[in-house]
Amino acid sequence: MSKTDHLRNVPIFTDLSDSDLNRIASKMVSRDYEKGQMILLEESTGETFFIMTSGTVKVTRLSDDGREVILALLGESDFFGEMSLLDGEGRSANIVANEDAEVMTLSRRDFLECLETYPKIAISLLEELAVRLRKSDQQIESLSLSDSEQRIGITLIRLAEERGTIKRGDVTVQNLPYQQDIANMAGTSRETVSRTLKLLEDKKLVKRNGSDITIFNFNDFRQSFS
Amino acid sequence: MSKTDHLRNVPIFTDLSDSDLNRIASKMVSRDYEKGQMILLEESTGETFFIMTSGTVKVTRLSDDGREVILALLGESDFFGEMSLLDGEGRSANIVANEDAEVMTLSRRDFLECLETYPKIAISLLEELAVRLRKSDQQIESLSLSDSEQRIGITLIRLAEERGTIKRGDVTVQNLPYQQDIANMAGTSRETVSRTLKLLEDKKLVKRNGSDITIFNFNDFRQSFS
DNA sequence: TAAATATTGTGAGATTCATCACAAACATTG
DNA sequence: CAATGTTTGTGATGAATCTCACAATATTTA
Repeated sequence: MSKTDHLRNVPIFTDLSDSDLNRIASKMVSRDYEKGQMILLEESTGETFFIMTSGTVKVTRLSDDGREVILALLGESDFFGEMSLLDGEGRSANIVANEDAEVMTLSRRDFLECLETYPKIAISLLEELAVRLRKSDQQIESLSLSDSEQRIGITLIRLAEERGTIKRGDVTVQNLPYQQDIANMAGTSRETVSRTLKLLEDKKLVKRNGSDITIFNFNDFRQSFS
Repeated sequence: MSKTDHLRNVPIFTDLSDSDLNRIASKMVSRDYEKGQMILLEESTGETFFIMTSGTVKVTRLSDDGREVILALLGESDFFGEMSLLDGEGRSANIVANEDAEVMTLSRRDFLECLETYPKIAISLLEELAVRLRKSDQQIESLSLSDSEQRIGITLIRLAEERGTIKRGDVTVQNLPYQQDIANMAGTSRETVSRTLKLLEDKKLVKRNGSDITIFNFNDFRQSFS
């Protein structure tokens, strides 16, 4: 797939014409990362905008003693790095390749020029940030008010919505993240994830099969955990 | 103070000329709210953009059983309502007047027209949302990793940064919110806030005086709770 | 395939905190 | 200034869940 084709799949660029897409694509540079490699380090100032073309990365924050919170998992056509380009602050998060990943990059200057030249991109980006902020608010609520079972349920829903496949009302997520990563997304411990997944299975709400999980009656499931 | 003067103080409008400000101000309508009054209700679709001219409001989410999470306290020159104008989703939060409050409003149509007409507003708004997203991420981290003392400390820091006055390295916040509200900001219980404030005072990190609180050596304080 | 490594499962004890139940202090109002 | 309502303080208790320790699987590597 060409750079231009990749761009077309990115929500904030969908409104643009082919020639505009080509112009932007010509300024982008591809980069590859191996599993586990750090793509962006907390505290460094942001100079680059990234669009993913393949693989997955995780967006994390680390505490002094090394515990990690996963803020998001990103995959093909997701983007990152725009935050510190926008507000000039240092990075607020680390980005690590979760599996081998390929990205396209745009320099700070070219990115900001894009925003000025194509107001539609700015508005699409506003929408995207609004969506993210909304998700963050939901997560803050859930961390504040819910017990660990709820939080893990909500985390499964997030995963299902991003990477699940539907079949007769059931949603299957293949290649569920490690329990430690789920714990870091849900703000709980690895052991609690293990016990809770078993519990959900006992309740016949989900079925596990190796590293895959199927959520039965996804709409009901979502309902009961919202 | 005239509407135009108010607008000038709002970060996203600072780049505009006086005549542009006047044009926008002429489309805005003032509204007053009494303490405790609901300004925006969750689930309703957003049709209005709000800029505060006086008073304070709290942005909250409520669980079914009535427990509340405070996502933000807003004061003069802060704005809200833009989220659902941007992504078209229903409101994600409730807004309640915390004390008598005065706002200016702009209709959905006029707001979106502003964004198209003045790309600078869109870019400023992007910066603002980036800042908020960063704060949300910090809060998610703190809810995930910190114990209640830390979370309450961090909440005090947020309050101090927004409404505190500095004097020789110490920061005083007058009119601290009720302990119940602090609890709802920090994701803990009212009783724990009471006990923890006492603890911080015993440790000589803060001094309380009625509804005021002084944080000694604010920079050290912030350091030790980040 | 055996060995080594990584991931998951599970019991038991320790710990943090929410909750309940009042008492005390403070503020508001007739 | 009673008296009524609000907010804060504090002990006791129990539930949720983190942590530690190790066993059981699964996966990768030699």
